[in-house]
Amino acid sequence: MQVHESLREDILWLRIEPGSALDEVALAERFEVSRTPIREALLLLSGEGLVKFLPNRTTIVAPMLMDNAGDYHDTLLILSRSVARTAAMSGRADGDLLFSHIDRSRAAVRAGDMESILRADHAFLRHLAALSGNIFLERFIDQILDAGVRMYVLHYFRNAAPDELHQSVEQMAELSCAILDGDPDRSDRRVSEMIQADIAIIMRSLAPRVGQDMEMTSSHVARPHVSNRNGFRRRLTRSSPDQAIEPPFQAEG
Amino acid sequence: MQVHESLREDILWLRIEPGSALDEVALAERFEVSRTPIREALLLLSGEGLVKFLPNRTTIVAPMLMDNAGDYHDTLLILSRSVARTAAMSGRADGDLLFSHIDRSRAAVRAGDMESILRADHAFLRHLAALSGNIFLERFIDQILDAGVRMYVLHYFRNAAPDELHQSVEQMAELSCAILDGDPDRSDRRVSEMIQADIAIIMRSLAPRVGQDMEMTSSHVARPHVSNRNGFRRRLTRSSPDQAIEPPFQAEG
DNA sequence: AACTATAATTATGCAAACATTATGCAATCA
DNA sequence: TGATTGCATAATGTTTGCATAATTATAGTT
Repeated sequence: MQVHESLREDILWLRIEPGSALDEVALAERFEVSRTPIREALLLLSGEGLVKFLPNRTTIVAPMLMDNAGDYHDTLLILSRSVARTAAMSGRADGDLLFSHIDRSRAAVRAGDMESILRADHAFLRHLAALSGNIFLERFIDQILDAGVRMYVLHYFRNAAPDELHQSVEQMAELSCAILDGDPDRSDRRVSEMIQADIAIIMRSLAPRVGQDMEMTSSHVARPHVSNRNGFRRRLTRSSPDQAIEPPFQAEG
Repeated sequence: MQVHESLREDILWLRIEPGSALDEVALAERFEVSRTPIREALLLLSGEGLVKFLPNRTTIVAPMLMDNAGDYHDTLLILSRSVARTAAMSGRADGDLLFSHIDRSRAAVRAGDMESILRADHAFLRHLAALSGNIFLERFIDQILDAGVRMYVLHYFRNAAPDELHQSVEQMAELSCAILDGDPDRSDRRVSEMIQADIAIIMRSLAPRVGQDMEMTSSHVARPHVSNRNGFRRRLTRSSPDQAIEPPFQAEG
């Protein structure tokens, strides 16, 4: 479905702010269809955890929960290791295909195109999942990668040095060799290194660099009351018990 | 949503035959609502992989693919081990809660109520996932358990001896002890044993006991042509390249 | 001036009607 | 007699409209 894919991309790549309301009539006008196909897309997205229906009120883009960064990496690591091991044992790996992925990744790094880098990385992992032939691993890898896109857009690319990006590609290449050799243990180690290098970058971004030891009273963290339509959205995200992050849309735009 | 949950239960517990068509107007009459809420439920179910939309034709209950039994167990094992380890390390385990699950399971086994046994098993694993505190593991455990319900209904309960069911409960208890002790390695071993015992039962059911060495010509496997509405459904499931199983509905009903 | 209550507006949830597509049957032609 | 084409029927996909619930604005009161 057209609307579904389009909205999904908008949400994943942070073209729509997490926590913001998705007005059905506005979307209907934008996509030039009636409200029904819009609702269908929103239903699908809610199943993927990308939007959240507030009954009889509105639908919001699911807040990005930075509390879950650790969960995300734990789970991505487990799934990736399983996929790498299974792909290595499958004997179905095709060197040309694997290295075409790496070429794409290398080109993206050279061009410095962050979106392409992430897309290439994900395409590579999805390819490994397909090689594994395990439909559940495929499905879960799909889901976890999608869940991480927004975090990576915000925290990876702002903190990854060019060296680290190049190194990541070389790790991909080494992993590919291990898989082509049919060596599950080496594949396991390689993919672990690869993922853990990414984790280190994200964690460096999440760790606060300013304000750790800064003395502070409640007045320092109080915010001016934002009224009207923005006030509505703020309340929705802030009321969450999790640490819902606010991407710096206002600050930048 | 009422319709969604109800349909989901019907599909999972094989009250609706895999591969059968879901007529929207018939469902609308059954649930005494219009087609719109029916379609919403079907959309949600398609996101969960339980139904499949055939564009401009109909919606069918997703065929159960027995080819995936191996994938299922591989993935369940990985996820369960991760969950058990994390739950053990969390230190949040509550003995009373854990053993209330085990009591429920034991009661279900004593009563010989197969549906209750499976529900209790799943509730136990979901509880461990909640203990792990990892929202991704929770989500994936949910999904994989749902995906396996139909297979277990068909293949586990028909082939599990009472002894094996009792033993499964004791394994649950040992796992619970390991988790309460905060021992991730022992929890890992215990949950692996538990899952692998289940696998053995399923595999025993899937392995053919008759017909391995039976001499056969093509006429022995030809089936009478089933015309009209049943013929339609047959084609849908049989055309799948996977081994779509046909639960013995006709044979029993 | 601030707070409360009521009214109006806006958006969602559902239903019914319309349009489009595919299937099945029948009729005609080879 | 068999196959192909056209029509009818049935089910899906979409639109439109209405009813309900929630939020906001306004007016009145303290």
